[in-house]
Amino acid sequence: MLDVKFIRENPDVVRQGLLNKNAKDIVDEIIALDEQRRSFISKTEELKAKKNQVSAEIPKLKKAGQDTSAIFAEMKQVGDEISNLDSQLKEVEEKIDNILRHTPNLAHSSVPVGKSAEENVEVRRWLPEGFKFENDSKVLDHVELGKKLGLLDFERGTKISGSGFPLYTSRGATLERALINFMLDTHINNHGYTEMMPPVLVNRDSMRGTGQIPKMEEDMYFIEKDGLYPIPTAEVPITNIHREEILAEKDLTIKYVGYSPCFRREAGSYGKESKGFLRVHQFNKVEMVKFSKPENSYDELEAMTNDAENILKALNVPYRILMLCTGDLSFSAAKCYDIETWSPAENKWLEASSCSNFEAFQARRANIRYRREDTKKPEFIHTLNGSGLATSRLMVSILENNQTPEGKVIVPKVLQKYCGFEIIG
RNA sequence: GGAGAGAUGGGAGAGUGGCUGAAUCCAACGGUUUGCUAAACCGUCGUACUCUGUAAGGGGUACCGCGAGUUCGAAUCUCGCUCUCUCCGCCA
Repeated sequence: MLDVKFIRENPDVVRQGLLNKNAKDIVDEIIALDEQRRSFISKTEELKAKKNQVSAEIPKLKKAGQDTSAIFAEMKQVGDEISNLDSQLKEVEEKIDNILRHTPNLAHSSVPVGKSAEENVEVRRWLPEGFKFENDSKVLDHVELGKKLGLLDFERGTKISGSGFPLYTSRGATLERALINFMLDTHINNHGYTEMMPPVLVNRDSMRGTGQIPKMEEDMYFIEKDGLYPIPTAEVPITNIHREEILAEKDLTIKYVGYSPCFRREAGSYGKESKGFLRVHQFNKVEMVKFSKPENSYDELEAMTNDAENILKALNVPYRILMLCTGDLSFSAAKCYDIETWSPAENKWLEASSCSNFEAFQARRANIRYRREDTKKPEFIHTLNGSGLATSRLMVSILENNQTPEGKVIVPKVLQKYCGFEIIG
């Protein structure tokens, strides 16, 4: 959520920022509503001050045996006026809140301005030694490989739940579990994260806190009977760990990592992009979440992106880093790097991770603050998160990039001790 | 699922209609004292919004789980909701 005071004081910055993000200009509307709001506040508070003052006099008058009926009548009227003003105030505040909840975050100044994904900027790429984009032998895609080697059974997954619910079988399941454990261990032991295993069903307040609601509500599963949402990412429960809290400056930066299954309805998306693992309703992801002081958050974003990259380097998976342009940035993000891994069968890059700095956008919604040691004042914290990484897309790259001409798959070295086997097939 | 009890500041815990933004204790922070530690003593010690001031600051309002109601006046009374705890049942 954007800060009303910031909008009031920097209308042109916000206007341009919203334009860059392909969002509706709400500046004038907010400023007008905010003026109304403050005028109601000063009127109502004036009356309340009067009411409190008179109320304090009443016991004294009563004690002195004076008649208070005239005062009672007057105060009754004041009370009515107050509740009238209060309800008007509430109405205005709800309007403001509603607009701001639907208004995206502004991009950081280092983000390239652009309309759509075509204007994202490739920052760097990393390719394993001897890697070639062209392949001499025929490359099987992950669906064919998974079927041939008995690792994945999309048909039975569909029977059990519906399309987009993959079933991992035998060594496919083991490989998946190995991958999750390897990523968690790396982040815990090499990158300094603390592991969290959060609930995967969360309440509405949590979904609101990280910004999935109200904007993305249609993409979420919802269990009506209990008012709970299956999480679309562990970002939601892990960021909400500190909702409504004031953290100590000395504890920052807080770095959490957690594995969870992720559930997405992906309403309205089917066709070519939905083959196999490319778009599924349930997938596994290891997520990194940081709570940072504002002045450090962009360094933390770089570090977090590197943490995700280290996983891919260790797995010997070719990848590239994109800096998203303003128009392609998600609702809550101020800056975001996408990490894409190479799929030789699809002959294209696939998004496997997204590392974002939300600055104070989520913190303001979720009311997550920290107390500065010098000023002692609470201030909104900056939140960041990044996939470290999503296994489904990663599995595509691992299977396809490590296949032998005979159609076997060599397990990446770092996963071998987790798997207990070195080659599949 | 059934029965009961409860929700007050960082924690414990008073407070049953005006003198309570909230006693007291603990923790924390600053200071005095001290060879060091401890103790003792003094002080500070919620958050948000708003007005005012260049600022330091000052004024006002709201908040005792959440929401509504009664009243001139609500932490205190009434209703609804949420959550927590205890007991019973069921259960991985």
